[in-house]
This record gives sequence, C-alpha cells and structure tokens, in this order.
Amino acid sequence: MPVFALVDCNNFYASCEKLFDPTLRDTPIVVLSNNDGCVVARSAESKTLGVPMGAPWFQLHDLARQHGIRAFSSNYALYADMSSRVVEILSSFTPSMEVYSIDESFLVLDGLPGTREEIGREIRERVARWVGLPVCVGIASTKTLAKLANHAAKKALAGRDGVCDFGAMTPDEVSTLFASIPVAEVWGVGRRIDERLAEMGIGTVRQLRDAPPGWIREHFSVVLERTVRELNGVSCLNLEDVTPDKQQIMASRSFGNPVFDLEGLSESVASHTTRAAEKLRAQRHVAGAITVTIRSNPFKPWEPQYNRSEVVPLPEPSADTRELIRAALWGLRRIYRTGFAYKKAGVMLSGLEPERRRQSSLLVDPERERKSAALMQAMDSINARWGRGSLRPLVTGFDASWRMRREKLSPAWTTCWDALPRVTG
DNA sequence: TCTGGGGTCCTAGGACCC
DNA sequence: TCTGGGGTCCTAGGACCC
Repeated sequence: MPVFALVDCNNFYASCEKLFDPTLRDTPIVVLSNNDGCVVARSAESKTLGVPMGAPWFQLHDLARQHGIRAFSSNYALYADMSSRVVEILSSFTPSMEVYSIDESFLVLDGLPGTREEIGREIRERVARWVGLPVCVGIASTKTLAKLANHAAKKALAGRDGVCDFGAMTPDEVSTLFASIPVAEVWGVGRRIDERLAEMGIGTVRQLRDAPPGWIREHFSVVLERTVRELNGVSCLNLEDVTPDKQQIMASRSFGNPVFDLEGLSESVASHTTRAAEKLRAQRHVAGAITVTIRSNPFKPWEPQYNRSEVVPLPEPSADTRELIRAALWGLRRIYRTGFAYKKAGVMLSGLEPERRRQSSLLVDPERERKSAALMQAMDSINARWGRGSLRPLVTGFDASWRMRREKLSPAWTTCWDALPRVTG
C-alpha cells in the first residue's frame, strides 16, 4: 500500500509577504486578487479577526482600519519563485512527487528511511530552515486522506507539531476525528455537493466515509464514489509525477476601468492572445482554434449586461502570435456591441497538438512556416532576455486605462536585482 | 469608486453513421 | 394503426480544484 504525504504551505501568499518584512511578523495581512479586488490569502491574524476568504476588499475598509490590517496586491513573481525553492527542497527527499499547485505537493514516502512522522517533521524543519516558510504535512494511504490529514494538522490537531499521520492513529481515533470534521473539507466536495449531502443527512467526513459507494454513484457521480473509496483507504488516484501538457490555454483579465470601445477591447484581446501564444509555444504546441470572450460587470446588474464568446477555428493549426491575433480580433468584431461597459476580456486556445506531429496540408507554404517559426523564436528570446512585453505586437497598444490595478504591490525581492533586500546595521 | 484567473473531469444530448 | 439499434464524436454546461 502506498504512503502519500501532502505538504502544504500555511497561508502561502501571506507567508511570502511576511518573509521579507519582519515588521509584519504579528500584523494581520491579506493578499488581494488581481485589480486589488478580493481577498485571496489571509495571515493567521487576519483569519482570527474573521476576514472571510474571497471577500471584496472595499467592503473590509472599516475592519482593516480598526485592526490595522495591511493589504498587498498579489505578487506572483515572488510567490512562484518561493514555490520553486520549496519544491526543490521537497525533491531532495524523493523523486516520487507531484507538484499539485503553487503551494502543495504530494510525495510518496515508501522506502524512505525513518518513520513516517519523522520524515514529516524533517520536511517541516528543512523547509523552515532553508526558505523560512511554514508548512504542514498530512500522511495517509490515499491522496484524499493525505489532504484530509493535512487539514487536520492545520486545524483539529493544531498545536501539535504540524504533522498528522492517520497511519499512526487507531481506527477509533480516526473515526472520532472524522466525526468532528465537516464533510465540506473533503477534497472533491464543493459547495453544491455539500448542500445536497446535507439534505441527505450527511454532514461529517465520517458519514461520507461510511456511505455505500454504489449509492453515492447513483445519486452523485463516479467522481464522488472515488472520493468515498479513497476515504476508506482504497487508493484510486495515482501520483501524477509527469506534468501533462495543457489541453487548453487561457488568458483573461478584468479591466482596471471599464472599457466601452472596440479599440480598447482589441488592445486587451491582442495582449491576452500574445501571452497565450507564448504559453502555447513554451509547451511546443499549436492551436486549432481560439475563443474570444467579452463581458460586462455582473456585479452591477442595474447596468445593461452582455456576455458573449466566439470560437474562431484557424485555417491551419498555428502558434504564430500574428495569426492568432488576426483570428481573435475577427471574432471580437463579430461579438462586439456598443452601449455596454465591458469589465473583462479573454481568449482561450484549444485544439492543441504537438507542433511536430501535425498533418501538413497542401495549403501550407513551408517557407512561410519556417519564417514564422524563426520570428516567434526570436521574439520569445528577446522577451526572455529583456523581460515580458519588451517586444510585442503594435495592436496590443499603449493605452493603460484598461490595465489592472496593483496599487499595493510588494517588491520583487527574489527575482529582480534592483529589489534585492538590503541588510543593514 | 471597488467583487480574480486558470485549469480539469464528467455527463447529457444532438448530429451523424451504418 | 405501425417508424431500429447501437456506436462515435462533438459541444455545452456543471461540478470541482487552487
């Protein structure tokens, strides 16, 4: 039977912000979404003050003033860099690991020296010592249980040592613990399923674990059935240690200020397409279609609403920014209507396939393809050397009014020489 | 004034085929 | 009066995740 560990950084974004500013040590802080919209991470102090996850920041101004809560714009350059440092440390324990998200990784502990709890504690200590971030470790025989053990380490068993191994507990202890955890904490149980389970009298992890899998499948889905089996120690989800290629690539943003005209929308759609095309080439794929989406602000229902998207198939699969922009703008012109305050635009690339293996059609001019590839490669190299957006299509524009707000951004401490922290005294 | 972005999987239903 | 059955492919929509 495999042994999974889930390592999860505590309050990851908030912890990253605190790491480089010691004066924030006991200060309640929050990290905001793009456009400084809503709360996406809270430090322990903010959670204690009752700051809800996902709350719009503008609704929290009073609470913030009252308790001195400091807010930060999300600084993904910093978080991504700290994440890669944590991953590097974790991979020193075992090559059998899956980087599940920016702040979570699954490790398979089978065959490692020491008891499972000792390994868990060593992971915590090494990460704390080498990068200064707090993590918790959940250990169990399935991924779903390891996620739950991690939750227990953070909540129900907080105050112990940040490590929870279900394998070290008796069946009775586990059952008692499960009876105290709301079913919504289980990986795979979201809001809707939680509501429906509640109607059926299932409110705790223990009740879900003890529900008949067949009955769950009948009333819900094979997905939740798998969850129930995993809660019973039957491993259904494997470690995905090779990251699969993306099947679709998206790029979208809300606007800092509403946009009314086609020109502004075109600039943003061209910008998003440029970014999406970069991701596409990084994965060495071509796209068969691009979808353009524009929408008004659903949080202002008293304003006229509009929400539409258009799928534009490409004549030939491509990774050429210019061709993708041409297709995206064609789609945009088809769906654009005047008289709306647009809040968001985005594109999605689909029909992805490897650039090599694809069928070459009679319509493709090999010389033109070669030139396209060379140009894109040159553009990517220049942007890698001089920073994103150094060389970009003219249609992405110079008007900054629609670009996002990031008024509370912390420095790029670890990824920009000019922002390197200074030690004095 | 002010409410994120980027993904995956599963299912149902329609089109189409033999 | 009475109108097959089964398979595949695609898309849209709903659920979930961080």
